[in-house]
Amino acid sequence: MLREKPRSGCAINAALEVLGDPWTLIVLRDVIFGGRRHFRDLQLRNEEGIASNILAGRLRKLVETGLLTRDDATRGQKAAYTLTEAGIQTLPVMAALGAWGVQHRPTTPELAVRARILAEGSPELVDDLMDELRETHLGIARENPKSPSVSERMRQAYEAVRSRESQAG
Amino acid sequence: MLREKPRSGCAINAALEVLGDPWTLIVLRDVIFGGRRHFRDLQLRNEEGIASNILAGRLRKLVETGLLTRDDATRGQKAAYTLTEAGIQTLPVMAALGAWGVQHRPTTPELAVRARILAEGSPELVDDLMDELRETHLGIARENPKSPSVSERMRQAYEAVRSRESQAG
DNA sequence: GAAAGGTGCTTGCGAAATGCAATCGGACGA
DNA sequence: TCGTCCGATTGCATTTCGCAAGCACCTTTC
Repeated sequence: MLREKPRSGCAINAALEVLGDPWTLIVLRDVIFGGRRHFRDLQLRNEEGIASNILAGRLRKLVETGLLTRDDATRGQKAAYTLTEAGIQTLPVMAALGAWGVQHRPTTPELAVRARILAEGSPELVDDLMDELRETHLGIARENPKSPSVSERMRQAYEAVRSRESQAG
Repeated sequence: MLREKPRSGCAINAALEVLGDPWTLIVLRDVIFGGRRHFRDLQLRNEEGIASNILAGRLRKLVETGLLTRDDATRGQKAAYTLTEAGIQTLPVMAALGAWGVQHRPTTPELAVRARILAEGSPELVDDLMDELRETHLGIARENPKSPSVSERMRQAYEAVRSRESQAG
């Protein structure tokens, strides 16, 4: 799944060797924005319909490359995946991808609203969300917790678009 | 190569369906940072050793999705690829990926220097480089051309690291 | 004006990854 | 102890990757 030797020493290539496939960032997105930390949750609630073997492979790769950790639970137990600092720091990549996607590809309003919030509020908003993730996943308390939190603002914006859509449609 | 229907309406997914594979962003990187606009140039000078069929497929896909245009030259003639506005706007994604790669993956100093310059000078520097690309590829003159240009600064930084390296042995 | 070399690709083929459905062994609750 | 949930694994058909070779067309050279 992951090459032993990098194709080159370029930083962009180095990032792509870990993140550059059609599924890795999707899984990471669900952990970061969806707050999902269990296998079943990541599979069944995934928008794109990821297959279980693909998900299993990606989770293994993400743990290998140090973007996630997995608490050691034996087979059959509820295992939780946790973001590492390296995983949290993929957030600017997500924000940039989302901003590009909203502008240049077709998207649905409900799902695009998060990307728009991140793109318009960046970069302070991205930093705030990273701090939130550090608190949730790494147990590092925030210095200046803001209210409402970024994730709460995103959830509210998502609901607002949904209700507006359902009235219109 | 490209799906007809998106897997979902999510902006991040939409971006990944175009950019989320191991080669597309590598090709785009060589066009943006390497200034390469011809097939042979993109193939033979590529750091990662891209195969010609892979390159041909990616160039076709990039034209289809509107990130590049190709001047209509028949087979055997020198065809040039040109960035579109959508292609130019992948630069923030590149910068974010490069910044992550430098911090979290092994890289060589010569090739990482570009990513470091972009990460430290962002976001004004990224905007300047996008304006340079608009001038080179779209023929849109810059309002306030700075000297030295961003690409020139990058080239100089690359050379500086190289000579430092060769002295050190 | 024929030969040599450069242009952007295409083809063939073995290896690997993807995508889908079914299944599995352990833990847990009743 | 039975049924259900858990995180996966297995089998298999299809697609993509990655490498080497070749191809059609153009330009340059002598």
